[in-house]
Amino acid sequence: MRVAETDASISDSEWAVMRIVWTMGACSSPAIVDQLQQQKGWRPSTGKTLLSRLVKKGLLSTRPDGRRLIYQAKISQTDALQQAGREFLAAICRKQQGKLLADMMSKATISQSDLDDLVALIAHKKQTAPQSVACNCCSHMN
Amino acid sequence: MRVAETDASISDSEWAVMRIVWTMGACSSPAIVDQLQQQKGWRPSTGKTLLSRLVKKGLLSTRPDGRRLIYQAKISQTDALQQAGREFLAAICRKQQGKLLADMMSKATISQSDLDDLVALIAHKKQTAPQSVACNCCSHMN
DNA sequence: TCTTTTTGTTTACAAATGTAGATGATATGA
DNA sequence: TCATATCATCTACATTTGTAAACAAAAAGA
Repeated sequence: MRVAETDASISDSEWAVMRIVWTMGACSSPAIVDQLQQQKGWRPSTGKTLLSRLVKKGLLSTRPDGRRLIYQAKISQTDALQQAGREFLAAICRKQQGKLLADMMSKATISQSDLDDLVALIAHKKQTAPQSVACNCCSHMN
Repeated sequence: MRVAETDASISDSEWAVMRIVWTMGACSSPAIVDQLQQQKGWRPSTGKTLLSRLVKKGLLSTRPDGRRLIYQAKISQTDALQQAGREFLAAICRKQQGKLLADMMSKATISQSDLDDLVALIAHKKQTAPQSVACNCCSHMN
């Protein structure tokens, strides 16, 4: 995914690092490296490399704490997720979006309250939803 | 995204090609190259390279038609999309999935009938949905 | 103080990706 | 039949990504 403000893209491995920082909040590199070791089996060097790249890309900021560095996310998880979600949708056929979202929803674990929100959202969308959605994959084809 | 049967991953550029093939069905390379030229501004060579890579990855098959090649998708769009959607969800915090799907739905254009399906799906999910969903980003953290 | 241990910074390096030119074979129109 | 346009295949090449070792500075324990 590509991040607006910074215009840097987040690779899959980097995303794993961001998740940890988002969850743990400001935290030291050893803590992050540890998590990566456990979750992904990555050597410490690997974690450090990813952290550096994310700093260079402007997605993480650092602040020294004695000899070590404290990392912090410069973009909120919500913003990043929404951008990623929109990019994902933008890359696929518009006609397929509805069914795809249905499949994703069926696979996702969603809380009661989030489901309630979804119901309200859908009810609202229904008011202006089109009868059918056309494929937008090819130019001048129909 | 990574495709099960073939175990090859589809890059962003390649995905653009697949979309065209899925939409146009079996079609000649010039036709595809043309679309890519229009949609993406890619030189013919670029389109051809992508086509070759997709064939090598086992995502497209070819059949000769005179001097040219007819390309055809070896994986259905639906399967590919569902896999991509699941991978996408797998890469993000479980706790955020509900809200993210809501954001995506709010941005997507969805037909009346797909919305109806969504309503039914949600109603069904509500019966077993948890009160809350925990973050699954870090090991032994709570 | 001297040796380990930590931790940040450099360098490494293969594979994947984005993007495309060069070449060679083959139709095709003149 | 000869020049020309078409394709398919090969080669190219910079960047990004995944994964990590090497090195250096500094702190901590002996």
